[in-house]
Amino acid sequence: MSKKRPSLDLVAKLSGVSPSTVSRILNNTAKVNESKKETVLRVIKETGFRPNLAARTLAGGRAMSIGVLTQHIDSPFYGEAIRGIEDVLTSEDYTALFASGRSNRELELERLNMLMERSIDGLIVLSSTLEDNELEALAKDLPVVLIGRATLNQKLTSIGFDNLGGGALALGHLAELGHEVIAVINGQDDPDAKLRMDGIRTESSHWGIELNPELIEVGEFNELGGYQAMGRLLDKSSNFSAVIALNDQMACGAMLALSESGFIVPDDVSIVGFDDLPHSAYTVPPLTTISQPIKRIGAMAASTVLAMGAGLSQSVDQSVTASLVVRKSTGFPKNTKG
Amino acid sequence: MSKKRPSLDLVAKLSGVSPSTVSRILNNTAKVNESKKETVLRVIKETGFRPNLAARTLAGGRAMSIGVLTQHIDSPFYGEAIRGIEDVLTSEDYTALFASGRSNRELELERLNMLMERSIDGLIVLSSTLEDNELEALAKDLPVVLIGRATLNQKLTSIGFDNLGGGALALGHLAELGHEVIAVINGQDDPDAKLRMDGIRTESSHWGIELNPELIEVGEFNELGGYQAMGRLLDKSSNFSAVIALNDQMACGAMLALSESGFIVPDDVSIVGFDDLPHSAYTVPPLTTISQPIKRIGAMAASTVLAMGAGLSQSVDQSVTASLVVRKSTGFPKNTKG
DNA sequence: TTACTCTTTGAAAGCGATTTCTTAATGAAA
DNA sequence: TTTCATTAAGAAATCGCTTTCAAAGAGTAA
Repeated sequence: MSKKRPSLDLVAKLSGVSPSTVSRILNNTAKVNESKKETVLRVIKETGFRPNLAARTLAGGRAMSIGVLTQHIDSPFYGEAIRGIEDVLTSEDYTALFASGRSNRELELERLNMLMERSIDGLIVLSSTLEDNELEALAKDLPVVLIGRATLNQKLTSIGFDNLGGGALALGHLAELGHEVIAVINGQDDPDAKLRMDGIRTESSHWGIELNPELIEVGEFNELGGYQAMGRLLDKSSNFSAVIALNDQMACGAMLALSESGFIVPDDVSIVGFDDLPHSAYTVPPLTTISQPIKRIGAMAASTVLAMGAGLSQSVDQSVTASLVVRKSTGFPKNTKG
Repeated sequence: MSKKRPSLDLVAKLSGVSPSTVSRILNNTAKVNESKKETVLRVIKETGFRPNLAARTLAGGRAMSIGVLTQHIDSPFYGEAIRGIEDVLTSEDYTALFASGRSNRELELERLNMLMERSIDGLIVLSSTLEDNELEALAKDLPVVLIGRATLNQKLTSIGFDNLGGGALALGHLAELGHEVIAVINGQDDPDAKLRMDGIRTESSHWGIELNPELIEVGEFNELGGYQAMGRLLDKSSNFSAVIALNDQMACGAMLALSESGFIVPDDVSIVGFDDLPHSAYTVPPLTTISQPIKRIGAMAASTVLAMGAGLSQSVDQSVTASLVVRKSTGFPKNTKG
């Protein structure tokens, strides 16, 4: 039989001090005599004592956990962010509690409830169906940090991508190569996507390139979405020499569609994606893409919630710059037009 | 300010019964008068009461959480399994607590400790550096289910893949197409991989095909590993007409290496992978692969831990059959030998 | 020396459930 | 009618920690 784990009371007894003192040492919540402190720490080590989390939580202490609300825990995109979050939290002895909403509002609320029930000390939200005012209400009760959600709400803290800059980078790259007719595969109704489009538009007007609305197709943010969108694009025209897909997964799908229709990437058409997923370096051909340091964003988010919890930081929005990763899916246009 | 959440005591008071009675109703732990039960349930609904998890845990009840120990929470391979686990647990009002060991024994033990600290009611292990006897010790204290870990230990419950059958399927498919010289990209030192190899070997002897040890390369279980292994393979010989990669990620890397060396898949060489990752349907060309119903395995694992926790199930190993998914990366060999 | 502040420490009261132990009530058996 | 077994429900102890409150001791100023 597994012998019961040592309790704080036991440690107190063995050290010849009161439980309060042990607690104070554990939480650094008051000054205690140095020699007692040493004794207690030694006893803790000897007994292998680790505070019971349920008790600690119940008594009003910290639960040492941060909720992470996401769409899909295995999302290739947020996967890196999740690692960043984990790294920081783990190193501070916190634990991430993941909950997936599956793009389903009902379920998401349910999961959120679950997190609250677990008395989380903070919340990180990676894209969600929740609205700003709902999040704002949450933020009154505990530190909340949003990732990758463009928000104008001043009361919410968010760590954002540089979508605008990323969009500009993508278009700029193609323009530099000499592309003039550029198609875009957009994601449907996503604030980040909207900003990426804005960046693309702004940059295109700098280059005097006109974006034909006919050549902007919308699809779901995954391989199938990109595949289908590219199919529709090809049905309409094959006049474009390059396409920007608003994320790497869509870009992959698009490349497959292109290849099936007999087009060679990048000889016939160039393609650039967004996100720089780990996998994107190994597509055939390797994908040129806009890289967002998403892992670092995750880490920043985690540090920020923790800091907010400690009262060290107020909601200060931060964002992180995008960079262009040139691989093999982009090249010069085949026939310089006209 | 957020008003305090209603407590069990409050519910008791409002319903005119004792806390004990409310608890009994909540946990179905004893018979109570039907009319009181109704009243209490009504009050619970009215007040929106939900039991405080910390208190419940501390008092010795269930923590309503199942630990999931994995290498990388965002693993493309286990992602699907994780979904299966989540589905089942959520529907039973349980929550999955994920912990990543990062292939690092030290860290993994630490994370395991964290899980135990949270008084989990059960544990699902998705591949780990822990040894059988360590897991066995754990299994004495709480329900433990292993996924995708070939174990001979009778005291451990595991839900396994049909690696043997999968290996046979892969080789059989290539043999049927007429391939006679087949290379293999193996993962390093993995029990599952070993079984897959066994399956491949057995099947190859059925077909009278001899596997040249020279044409078996080992690499890490990811795109880079596959890329490099294929590179080494090509350095030695280009005599093979097909290659089996022991997972899809390696297959992807291999396809890139092939393409970079000017070989066309499947015209010049056929390739088959393992796992059927969501992404594998969108590689160029789409990958022929051995599909393991990994999501279902996750679901089975979850049901099993829960059942074990309820004393309904004893350690019964289960496994699930593999199937061949034929896509575009395999075809007839170019030059029938001889 | 006396009085008063400041600091360190212990005692004890929760936190919100579960569960054991009693007690009261109900019904059956004698 | 009396007694005993059986149930339903309440009282109270408990889980292991945090935190308030009070007390004791140390240090300082008058």
